[in-house]
Amino acid sequence: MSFSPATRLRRQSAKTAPVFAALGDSTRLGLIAKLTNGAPQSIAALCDGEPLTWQAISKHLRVLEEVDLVSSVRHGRESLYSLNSGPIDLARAYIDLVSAQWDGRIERLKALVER
Amino acid sequence: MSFSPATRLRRQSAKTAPVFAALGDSTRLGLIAKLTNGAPQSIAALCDGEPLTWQAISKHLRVLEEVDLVSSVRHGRESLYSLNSGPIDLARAYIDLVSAQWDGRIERLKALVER
DNA sequence: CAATTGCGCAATAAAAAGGTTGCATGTCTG
DNA sequence: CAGACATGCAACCTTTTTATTGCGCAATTG
Repeated sequence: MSFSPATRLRRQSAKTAPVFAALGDSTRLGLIAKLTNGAPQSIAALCDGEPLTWQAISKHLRVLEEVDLVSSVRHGRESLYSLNSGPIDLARAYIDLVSAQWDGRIERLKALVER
Repeated sequence: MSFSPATRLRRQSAKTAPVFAALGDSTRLGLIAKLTNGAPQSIAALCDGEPLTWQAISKHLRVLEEVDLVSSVRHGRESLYSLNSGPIDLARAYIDLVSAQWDGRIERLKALVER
């Protein structure tokens, strides 16, 4: 079966909202930015420059991990965090759907008026 | 002057985080989905199907309006809400930057190891 | 092996988010 | 004009979020 874009949007909302919520904090976005630098990084490394305690940073990382935006691996005494692409693709797909709808809104408005 | 992608990401974080935060709620995502349908819609119309009071919906709309994801115009006794593309493009740009970094991470890792 | 480093976990505490109810007001409609 | 409708505004409550401090412990290091 096939669904209209609007319907697909609504069905995706529940899955995607938590990802957006995790992205909705400048500290966490900053952490993600750092994690794009390549190698997995420890909490201590990720704390560098942030005006927060490492515990706070650790909590933020756990928030990101809960929606699978990052993964952590224990390596000796440190936890190494790295970025996952899955949820990012999900968020991008949602935004693309909205944008696509946005781009078509003029035509739909015309169709609505002409009906 | 030109900046590295990672630097641009960090500079954009403060501006983009509030937009993601506004998107980080399934009710609000649902409202956005409805607003992609074309014509501007009243609060009453947007309440249709939602299991919340119109006051709650109104609050959600104000959250979206604060980050300019929607605009409202008074028309007689109703407030008509419509979608804005600006913040959506902003969010998309951020995600695209992260994705681009993600796609280049293998090369950067290699470069890091070879150094 | 003593000291340091890197973290996990728990207890608070303060602030923000999400919803509801109640009341007031301007706008249509019959 | 009376009544229904669509909202705005405010008070209030509950839950979640964000951040801190304090304690404990395994892994490293000199």
